Amino acid sequence: METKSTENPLPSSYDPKSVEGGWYEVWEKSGVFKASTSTEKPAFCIVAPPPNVTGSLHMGHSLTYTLQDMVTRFRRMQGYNMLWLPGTDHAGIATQNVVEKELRKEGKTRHDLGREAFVKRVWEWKEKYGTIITRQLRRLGASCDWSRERFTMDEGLSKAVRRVFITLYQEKLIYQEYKLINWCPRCQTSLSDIEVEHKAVQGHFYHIRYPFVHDPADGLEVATTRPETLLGDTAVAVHPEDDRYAGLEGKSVDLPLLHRRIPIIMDEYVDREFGTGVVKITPAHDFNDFQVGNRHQLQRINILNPDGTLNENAGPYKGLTVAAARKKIVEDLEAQGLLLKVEPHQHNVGHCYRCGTVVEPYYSKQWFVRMKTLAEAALKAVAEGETRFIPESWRGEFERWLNNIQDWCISRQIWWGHRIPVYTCGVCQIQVAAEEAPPACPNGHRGNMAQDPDVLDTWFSSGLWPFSTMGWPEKTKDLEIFYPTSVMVTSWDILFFWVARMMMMGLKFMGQVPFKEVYLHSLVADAEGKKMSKSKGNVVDPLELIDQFGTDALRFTLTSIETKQRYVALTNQKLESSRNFVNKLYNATRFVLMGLSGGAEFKPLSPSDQARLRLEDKWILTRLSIVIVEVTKDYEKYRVAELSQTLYRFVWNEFCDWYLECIKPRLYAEADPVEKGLAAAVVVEVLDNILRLLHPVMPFVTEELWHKLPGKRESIMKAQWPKNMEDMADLNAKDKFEELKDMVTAVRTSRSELNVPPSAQVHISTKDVRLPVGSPESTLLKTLCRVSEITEARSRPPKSALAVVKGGELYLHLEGLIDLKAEAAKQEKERQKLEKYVLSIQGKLANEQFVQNAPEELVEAEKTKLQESRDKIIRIEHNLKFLES
RNA sequence: GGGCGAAUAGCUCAGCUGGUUAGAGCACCUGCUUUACACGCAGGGGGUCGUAGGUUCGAAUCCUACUUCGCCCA
Repeated sequence: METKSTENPLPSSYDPKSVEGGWYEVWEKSGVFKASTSTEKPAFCIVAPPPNVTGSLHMGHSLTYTLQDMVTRFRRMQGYNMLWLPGTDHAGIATQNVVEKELRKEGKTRHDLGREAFVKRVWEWKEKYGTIITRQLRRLGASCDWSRERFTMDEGLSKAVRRVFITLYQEKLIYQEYKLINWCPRCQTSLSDIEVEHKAVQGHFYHIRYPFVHDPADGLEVATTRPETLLGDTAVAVHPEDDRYAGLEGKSVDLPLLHRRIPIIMDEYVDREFGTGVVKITPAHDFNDFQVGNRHQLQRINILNPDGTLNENAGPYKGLTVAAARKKIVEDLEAQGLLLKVEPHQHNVGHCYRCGTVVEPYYSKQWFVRMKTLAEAALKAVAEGETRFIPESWRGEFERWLNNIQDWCISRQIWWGHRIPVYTCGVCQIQVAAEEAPPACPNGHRGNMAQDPDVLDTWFSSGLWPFSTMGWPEKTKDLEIFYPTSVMVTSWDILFFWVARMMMMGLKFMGQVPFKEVYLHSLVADAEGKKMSKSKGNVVDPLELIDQFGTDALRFTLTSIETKQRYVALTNQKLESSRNFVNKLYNATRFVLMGLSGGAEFKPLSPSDQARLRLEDKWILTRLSIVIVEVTKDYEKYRVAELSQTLYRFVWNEFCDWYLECIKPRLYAEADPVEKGLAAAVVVEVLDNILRLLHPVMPFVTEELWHKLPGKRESIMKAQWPKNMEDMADLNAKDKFEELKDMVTAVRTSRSELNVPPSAQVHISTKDVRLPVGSPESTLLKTLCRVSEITEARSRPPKSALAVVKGGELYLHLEGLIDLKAEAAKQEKERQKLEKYVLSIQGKLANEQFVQNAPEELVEAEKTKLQESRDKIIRIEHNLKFLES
């Protein structure tokens, strides 16, 4: 394949711009992102949640796209025919709002342009700005199959929308009806129930007297939080068993201000405990009152215009906004002595999820989807395990919502979106749902068919996304291969908006669930754990972070905090730590390459080398084999933070801190080319695997470094996922090396605590330790802790410090350097620590139940540990006596 | 009112199906131009895992109740 030039030598610290730049273009051109329709490989498919065309990359996209790209690259390397299908959403209200805002700057409204010109203008806007987000996703490294990119208003997808609508309409699952719906006066459209956000607002409870018609001096005390709705009252209600109001049935009250006579009705909906036990009934402006009104055949008086001002039914208050009317009405009531009291009161108020305006319940004719049967199918599929939730706990949330589902209001009174494919005959009013404008109505009236003016809820088309993007309603090869998709990766906040609707639509129209797994990941919050929002001003721009830390560091940060919590905090500290990690990996590679250059020709590790491997080689290869198994499982199970952490620790704390330190002398031993070649072969083998394991998370730096390693190399994207290396694993060698590590640490601790100058070379002697003088292990000890000489001793040499290790003792010959007090204190500390430990094990072993019930290996392990610790204590005590004498 | 999530080191958080001397990063203390990396190296201090019960031979982990914080739905 064509590649970026990787000839230049590596500078001494990692520079994300020069490392990351260029790779994306190479990848995209090479065609590795493309899924195949003619292959034997098993399919794996992710359909990407389409960002709004109006959008620009925010932290939420960064996380979700990093996670999807991670899965995509991982599965591709595992040998799957991977399809990651991208696209954008027309985002009806949001996009229309953006373009209207632009128009406002020109002093115009959409009505000045007219529908057709306005929609044209939105399309122009989309052509101009709609690619911003997809360009930014490329910057993040997203390896989507752009050849299959879709937009929800593409002709094909629009056709799918019409087909679905018409089918549901014909099956009577879509219907049109006058109902009370949520209305946003600013967007001037209806909203579905879940598009309303309820927020607690500090308001007031207004107590108003409604005088009796039969006794105007007396009346009922009604409490309300929205006094202006009084204008639409058509009754007041009390509980039928409320003794306070017995005998009032059939009587009426005089509606204040408007002086309409309205009945007192009895309804069990009224809560006797709450307020005065009297409720005003406004069927056209309150959901509960609407129900009551239906039960009592009350008149529905709409007092609002679509823009939220009061209409002619408001009499003298006509033209005022709700807020102004409330103020005026309260004043007027007070002037008439009808306002009894005002109390502060906190209550929930619905707000438009797009613009934040207070939403009004509004009586109007809208289109609805009947949800019950669709929801039942989705519930059944989940119950039968056809779709699995990750984390599992979201399943309950999903089921609760579907079990209580209300019909979905799908019509929107805006212009940008899929227009409802229903035509009404201007002559006979007959309605027809059709893909295209019919020339005549079924009754034969020609040229009079008018299309419904409304458009569909954006989420209606999103609900079809997993199959509409693959060409449905045509029978396509993509659908055949990739549907149902493998996993839906998205954040939990759109579980109802999107995931649930896709489930229902997928089952209804494809007969199968749209995805086998739903992985609901976290939401990224700011460093204080607060949700990011424009109004709070705490939004972090991922592109700035990419400039500052690099894409790989950002991606690694996101994966290491993705712990399936609801919110995860993004901190600079974490970003710095990730950047340092990328730098560490980069420098480790640089070091390995420096060791390789100038020597004999590089030969990769082969099974025949196994007999000649040193202890540290066996250890690192064994650890690698364990890490491969762990990390592969973590990738498969979306344990993202875990795999990031495992790799971080393996690379930094094992590979760099120990293995590279161990092989330094071998790699630089020009005199022994065979030994050097072996060390080189092992270190390259391990690094090669590390790069592949990290590639799904850090695509750029791993690709760059991959090409620097010896051997002819194609893109790492085409490399195979690391295989289990059981043949290379040697658990005995691993244990033995870990013992050696303990010895090294013990010597270092002694040196440090006894203030031995770091540069001083020290003579060590050993007692009862398996560390043959002159063995490779003893050489390692020498290199790793600045030891000049190792000898064997029968007893503790004078003026020496002690390090007790498993099975034996190490003595540091310190000549005049030793501080006896410090030495005694150090050993006393060590002794106390061990005694505490011994006590806890003794407790366990003294417990017969434990010995009987616990697994045998565990009991054995405890016994061994007890013995080892006791041995150490004896040695320390012996030496403490020695120090005293 | 119903439901969900969180509570572990000074801070931010890991800890998957119950068994490790409870871990990491940052911060802190001591020392270091050691054949890549000071975006580094070595060593160290710091936690009765929110509270109270229970199950178990064994609980940070499972169960119950409670407290505090956050979120969703009505």
